[in-house]
Amino acid sequence: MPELPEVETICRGLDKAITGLRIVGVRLNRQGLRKPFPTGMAAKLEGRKITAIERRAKYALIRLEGDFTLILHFGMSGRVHLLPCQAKVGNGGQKNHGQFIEPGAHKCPPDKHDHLILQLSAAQNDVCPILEMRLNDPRRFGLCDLVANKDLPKHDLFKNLGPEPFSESFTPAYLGKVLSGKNTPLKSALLDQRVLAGLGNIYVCEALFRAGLSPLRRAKDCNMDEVRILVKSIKIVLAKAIDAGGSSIKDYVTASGELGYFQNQFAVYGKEGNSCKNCTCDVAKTGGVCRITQAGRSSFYCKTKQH
DNA sequence: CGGCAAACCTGCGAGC
DNA sequence: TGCTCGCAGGTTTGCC
Repeated sequence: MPELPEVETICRGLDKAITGLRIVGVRLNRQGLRKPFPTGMAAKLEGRKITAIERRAKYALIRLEGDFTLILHFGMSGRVHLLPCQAKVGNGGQKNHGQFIEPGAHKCPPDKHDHLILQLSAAQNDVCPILEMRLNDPRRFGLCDLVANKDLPKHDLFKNLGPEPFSESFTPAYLGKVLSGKNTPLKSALLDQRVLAGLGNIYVCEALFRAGLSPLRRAKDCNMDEVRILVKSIKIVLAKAIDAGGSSIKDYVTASGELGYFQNQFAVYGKEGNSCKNCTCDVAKTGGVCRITQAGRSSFYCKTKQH
């Protein structure tokens, strides 16, 4: 589900809500997602304070004291839900370290796809959680790993990633050079996380529309003027999507997880047969936005505006 | 090596 | 109502 803007939205919200809190209860409801959870993950998480939240590509990085990072990836259907957690634990509210407060102690019982649940406390010495963070992922294409910070750069998930779209290294010169060596369609090239980190199917379609470039164009056939426009288009589309709170996830702080707003601003994505954004084409004549399949994924584009 | 299809899963909406 | 089919925003694998 989430591409870069959605993960950025999640991370910004998480940063406000859970940075500074301490993990006082962990539950793993299954062995793993796309990959098995690392051995002993629950015990390693227990007791650690969350020091920061960052994003790399489509990964959320939950920084923990002791120089560890909890890596979350949301695959196609992953979400985070935060719920208040009223500690009603018998014993006059006393709770031991590592004790997990059972479902029913608070209002909202876990969903069957809540695979990882962290209970978080506020104060330094308080073991009673105030907040519960649930990683929910029906399709289980997501991923969760816990690694020492020193091992992060050479981690399999990160070692081959291309530059961040908003970083200084993502320049027309860089993209032009990479594309010039690729015989693949532009659409496939931009989906390749080694070329550029964070774009997914939606935002590739949207960025190509903004740039006026067809998804079918051979990557190496783009001239530098087109590459410059493409770089700018990618940055603008992503920035606008982040401003809108993403396309699919706005507020996971409620249990429901409301939608972001950007899906209302799609220029071409999902609009097969309809007019594109600010359309001046005669839809009756052109058939409107065209949908094709490339590398097994849907591409949406306007034949009139994109070449 | 590069590029593509298939596989990994579940849920949802459309159509019968 | 209930079934089947096609489709879904990601990543990895294996094949040509």
